[in-house]
Amino acid sequence: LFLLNQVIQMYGSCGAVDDARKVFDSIDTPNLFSWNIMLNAYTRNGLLDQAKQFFDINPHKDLVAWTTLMQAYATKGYVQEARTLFDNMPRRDTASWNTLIQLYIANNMVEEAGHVFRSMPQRDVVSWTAMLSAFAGIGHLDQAKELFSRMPQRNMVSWNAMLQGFVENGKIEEARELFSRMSERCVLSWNILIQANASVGDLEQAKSMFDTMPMRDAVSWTAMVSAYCQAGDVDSAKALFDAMPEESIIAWNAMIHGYVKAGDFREMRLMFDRMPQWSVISWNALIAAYGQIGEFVEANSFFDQMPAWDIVSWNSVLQANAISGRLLHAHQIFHQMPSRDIVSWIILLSANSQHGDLDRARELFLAIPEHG
RNA sequence: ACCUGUAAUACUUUGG
Repeated sequence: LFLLNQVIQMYGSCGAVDDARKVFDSIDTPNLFSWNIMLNAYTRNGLLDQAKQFFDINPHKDLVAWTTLMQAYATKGYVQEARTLFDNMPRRDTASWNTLIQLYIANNMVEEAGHVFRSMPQRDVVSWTAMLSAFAGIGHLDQAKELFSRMPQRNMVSWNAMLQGFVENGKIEEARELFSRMSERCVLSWNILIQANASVGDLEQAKSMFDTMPMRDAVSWTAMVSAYCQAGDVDSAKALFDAMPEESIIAWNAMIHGYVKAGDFREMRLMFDRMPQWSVISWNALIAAYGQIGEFVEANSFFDQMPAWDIVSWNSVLQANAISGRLLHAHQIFHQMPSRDIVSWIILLSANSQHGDLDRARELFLAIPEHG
C-alpha cells in the first residue's frame, strides 16, 4: 500500500491525474494517506471541482484533507470559500493556521495575515517565514528584517526567504552579506544569489557563482541562461542552453525571449518551431514579440492558434493591436476578454491617449475599478 | 523509524 500511495503521488505530481485515480481505484481499502494523496493530486493540478467532490466522498476527512482543500481555494483566489472551510474545520493545527495566513498573503491582504499571525494559538518557523516574505514582498523590508531577527528559530527556508527579500527590494549588497554569513546553503540559496547578481548586471559574478556552486539544478541553469538573455548576450545564453544536462521548457522560453530582445526573429522562430512542446508562456512570448514590432497580423494569428489562453495572452494581443493604432479592434478584444486586470486597462488607456482620443482615455480612466 | 497538507529561487504582457 505504501508503494501504491507513492505511485499515486508520482502520477499526481506529473499532472497525470487520471492515472493517479486509476491506481487509487485499484486499491481495495485505501488508507488515510491514499485519500489525502489523491486529493492533493486534484488540488495541485487546479481541479477544484473534482477535488471538492473527492473530499465529499472521503470517509476520513482528517485535518490534512481539510487543509489541502482549503489551500486549493486559497490559490485560486476564493478567499471567502477558503475562510469558510477554515471556520468549519473540526480541528486545526498550526499548519491549518499557516494556510490561513497564506490565504491572505496570496490575495494581497497582508494586514489581515498579520492579524491572524498575532492571534493564532502557536506560531512555528513556517508562520514566521511566511510573514517575513510577505512583508518583503510588499516592500516593507524593515519589518521583514525585524521578523527575521526576532523569530525563535530559523531554518534554511527562512534564510532563503530573507535573501530573496533583499534581492527583490534591490538590496544586493545586503543579500551578499547575508549569504556570506550563512553557515550552510542549499541550491536555492545559490540560485537566489545568481539571480541577484544578474539583476544588477554583474554577469561575471553570477557566472562565477554558477561555476563554483556545489550542485546545480534546473533552476540554476535556466536562471543563468535567462541572465545572459536579459543582458543581451544571446550567444552565451545559447552556449549554456546547449550544455544543459536536461532540457527545460522554461529555458526554451527564455531563449525565445533572448532572441526577441536581440532582434533576431529568424533564430527566434527556429527555436519556437524546434521546441518539443509549448507552454502558454511560449505562445505569449511570440505574440508579444510580433506585437512589439507592429506585426499585429502575426500576433493575432498566433493568438488564434494557441490551445489555451491566460490573462497575459489577452493583454499581449491587446497590446499588439493597441500599439499599432487599431483602436477599434483593441476595444473589441478588451470587451471579449474573460477578465481584465490593471495591465489591460493601462494598455487600452495609453493607446487611446497616444492616438489622440483623450475623451475616451478620460472615460476609461474613470471606469477603472478601484480594486483588483 | 518510513508514505499525505502550510513558508523560500528561474521563462511571457502595460506602466512605474
